[in-house]
Amino acid sequence: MKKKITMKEIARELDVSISTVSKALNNSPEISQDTIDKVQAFAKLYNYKPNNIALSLKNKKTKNIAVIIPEIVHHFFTLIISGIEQKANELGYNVIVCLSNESFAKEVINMETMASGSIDGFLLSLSKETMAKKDFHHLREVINQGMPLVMFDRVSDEIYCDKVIIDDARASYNTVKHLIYSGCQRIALLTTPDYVSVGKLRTLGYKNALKDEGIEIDENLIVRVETVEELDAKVKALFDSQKFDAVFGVNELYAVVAMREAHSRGFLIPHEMSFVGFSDGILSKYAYPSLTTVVQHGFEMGQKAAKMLIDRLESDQNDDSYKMEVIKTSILQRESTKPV
Amino acid sequence: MKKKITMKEIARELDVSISTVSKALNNSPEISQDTIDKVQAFAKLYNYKPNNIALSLKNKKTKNIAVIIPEIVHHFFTLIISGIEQKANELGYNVIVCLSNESFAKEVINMETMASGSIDGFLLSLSKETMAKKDFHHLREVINQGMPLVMFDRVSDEIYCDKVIIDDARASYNTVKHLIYSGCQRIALLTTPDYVSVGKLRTLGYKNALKDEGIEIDENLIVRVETVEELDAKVKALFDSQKFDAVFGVNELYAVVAMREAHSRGFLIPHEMSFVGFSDGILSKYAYPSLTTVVQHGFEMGQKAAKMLIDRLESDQNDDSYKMEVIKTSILQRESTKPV
DNA sequence: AATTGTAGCGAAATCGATTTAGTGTTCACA
DNA sequence: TGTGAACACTAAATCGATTTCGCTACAATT
Repeated sequence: MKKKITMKEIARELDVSISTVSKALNNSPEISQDTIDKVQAFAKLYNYKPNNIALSLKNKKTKNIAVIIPEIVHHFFTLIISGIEQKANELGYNVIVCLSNESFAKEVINMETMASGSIDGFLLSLSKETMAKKDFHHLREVINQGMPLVMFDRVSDEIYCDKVIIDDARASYNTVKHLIYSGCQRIALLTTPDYVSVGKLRTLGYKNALKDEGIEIDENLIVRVETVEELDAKVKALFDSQKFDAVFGVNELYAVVAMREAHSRGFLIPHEMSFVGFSDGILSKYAYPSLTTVVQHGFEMGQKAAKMLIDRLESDQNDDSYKMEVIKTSILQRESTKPV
Repeated sequence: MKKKITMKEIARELDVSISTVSKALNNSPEISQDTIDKVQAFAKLYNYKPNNIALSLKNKKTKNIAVIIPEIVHHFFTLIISGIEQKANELGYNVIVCLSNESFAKEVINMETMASGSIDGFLLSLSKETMAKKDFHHLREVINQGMPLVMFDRVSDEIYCDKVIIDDARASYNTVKHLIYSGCQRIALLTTPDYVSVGKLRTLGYKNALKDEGIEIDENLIVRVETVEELDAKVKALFDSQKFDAVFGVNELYAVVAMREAHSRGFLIPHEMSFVGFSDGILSKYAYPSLTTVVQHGFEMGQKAAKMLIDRLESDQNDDSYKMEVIKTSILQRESTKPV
């Protein structure tokens, strides 16, 4: 077994001091070219690699960043992680992924374990439970310790830190207008409870668009779905009790499930009923008919968030102002809506 | 800003030695109860947390494991990561996720950076490029350094290490038999090129099932898809040139795309044509009609792999024998196939 | 010949913990 | 009174690197 070699061993073998080895490997001008060559050749031969842990201890930098997300089995989040990973790697950082599973407790534990030296900064998207509780002491704590935090997608105004978000209200507003211009009049909304910030904002955008177009808001057309389990039932109830010519889902699953229901009830899509979802994923792409969606550009969001964090890590001055980046969305027109 | 406090500072404040602080915090019997109480109270007050990096350096253990996967925007892999993360956390480990993006070079770089101290062991699923090249020197290197490696899903016989796999050949065999028993005779196969181990094995299972049932293998019914881009075209070509009553896709995407094509060509599903996919994901679940699939139990696979790695990390004896775990698959009957 | 400069290298401190091997005091017992 | 054990604590080594400061030759300068 070819064990890892340390500077100490190189020093012993070549009969020089450890300091000399260190300087030689770093091409210090203090060291003669002869010695430098000798040391570097030996290091190469024995495949010497500096020990990251020792470096981290000395430099007080780990070159690791943590991402805490509610769950990973979710297309949008995997896109974000891909973006984070790509940008972080490009800038010389590794990514530690932590899952909160939408649990407040796990979010807190994750932050605490990570904060004790393992990483240089946090990327965080709040768990549902944390948003419902509005307890952010763990975020304040790491910020007070001087550890940078960048929040993305599911954020809170109560915390002062860099943020990257989708302009959900505007995206939703635009989408609903799009539906209206394509000829829809009674648009049902499938959304989440209001404590989920994105659900709230998308609902807001929906209402504003209707208002601006002079269409009355009918609360019966707004369905708030808490969990996936109750989705089917609530969708069926909507179809049973209301008449409408379009469904806007705040995520692709809601829209697709509604579309299936319409399908099995014999509605013609998109002529009798149109469908739009949020966050373009494989479901939308391969649904039948394929689903028109709001593209959130998760990859870019991940890249931006990672860049913001690393910028802050590498700028020495303590900038007190916090940035907020808004990622633009776009509408991807497919088969489930009529052309405008 | 409430800075992090170290043992040194506790020692200075309480006018004892660093050793005393360390022992007091660890409830050493060498230290008087008075001192223990005093130190622990002070530590709690100032929210002392041991520095992980220092501990790692001393203990030569990081309590981090790296997962290297080809890509993360993929339901099966996210399930595996969830499983890994759950089990690793349960056992006190953190998970560093690295993406190879199906690239050999990035796989190598990831392993090299991780191997220099950041982690205690590897979990790896090979990139397509690595499988095609059959160059595994980077794996041998970390193994020779004494760092445990567990491979999962996409593995290689050439490397001696613990492995967790799906019994792809058998799963495929069972699935094809299932189709035959449900009344299908001409079963098309949508698969990957043979250098992808899972594609090869699933193809093998398909052929064996046909043989065992006395059905002749028609190579025209076997379509090898290299990239997603060419998927649509190859599926269309299949429908144009061949007649068949079932399609078996080695992943859910292939099956769903084929099903869409059948749909738009007016075939009745499942009566005129049946469909089965591999790896149960959201696509299968929410396809229309919903897709019968082989469930691979990715979460369990992740858990098993993580457990195997950590077991090896925590057993001191150098066991030379390697384990291979096979995860059972099951068939989830939905609307795209006829009942057997 | 004495001083200064410099090239080349090494000793030791440092990062933040643990751990081994002492050190000094008190008390019991012969 | 002296020995030994028990107790409570400290000094120092250690993990693997970097970095500051200092030292020793030897050459150049005055």
